[in-house]
Amino acid sequence: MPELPEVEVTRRGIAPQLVGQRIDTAVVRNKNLRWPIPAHLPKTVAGLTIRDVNRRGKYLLIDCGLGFLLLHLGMSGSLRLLAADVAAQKHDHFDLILANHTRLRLKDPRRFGAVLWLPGDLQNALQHPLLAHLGPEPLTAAFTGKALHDAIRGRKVHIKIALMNSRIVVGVGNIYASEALFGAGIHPDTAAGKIGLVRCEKLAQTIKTILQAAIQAGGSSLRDFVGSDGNPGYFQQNYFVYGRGGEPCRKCGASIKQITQGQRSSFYCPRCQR
DNA sequence: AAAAGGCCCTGGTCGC
DNA sequence: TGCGACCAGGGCCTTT
Repeated sequence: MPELPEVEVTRRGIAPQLVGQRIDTAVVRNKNLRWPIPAHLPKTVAGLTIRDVNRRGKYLLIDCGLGFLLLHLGMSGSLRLLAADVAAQKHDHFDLILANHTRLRLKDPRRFGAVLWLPGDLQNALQHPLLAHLGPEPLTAAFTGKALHDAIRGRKVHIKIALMNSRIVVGVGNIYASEALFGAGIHPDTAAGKIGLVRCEKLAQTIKTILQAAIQAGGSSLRDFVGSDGNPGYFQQNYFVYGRGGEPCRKCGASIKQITQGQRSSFYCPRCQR
């Protein structure tokens, strides 16, 4: 699954090749992603020059001067830069055609991703409904234990669920939520509001460390993520708990437990996490 | 307001 | 070999 690290790795991969390039047009082969790709998009982007490639949470924002091309990879999306003559394959739903005879191609088998146009400057774009209510970026100074503590004050929701709530903090998906809670020694079904400031500090720090490490590693898991250079953008990480139900804890040897929270799998060590 | 559940979608896996 | 059931999961939406 593209989680924040994969999106950031993708951003870093494509940005140097995109910035400064002029857009010829765009090709929409299948507009039926999470939301329809706007019909006006090919004409809207034609002739614009890419200024920058930004990221907000798991959204990529390609700065085209007059507006932003918003891309989301959903859970199976990947972006690649290709020569103009590379034939589209199944699930290659969208191409951004550059004047230098290359194209940015979105492949997304499950079509949970998105391609939208956000007009105006960055201030404007960030007011879009999809972005306006997002919580802090975990890798910035804005995300602190105190900020996390404040955000979950009084909440009875399980902390695992809370970590995956983008209004509380962006970019923490199912894998890293489990991993971070293991790192912080917190049981995933702890009521979020019951976690004290000290443990929140530890949790926030753990999230930063884990995400940063995953970015360094070049992304993380999942079989259908492909990096911008066409090579697998991940390598099998040695997760502490994720996907390891029934296997021994790497720290204490206890059997890793798997439970369902919010219709999603959570993994934890019953001895290390309280 | 918060919490819980539904839903979108395809590919891989498993049991029969 | 074929086929149906089931699972994975981001995140918005609806219901409670």
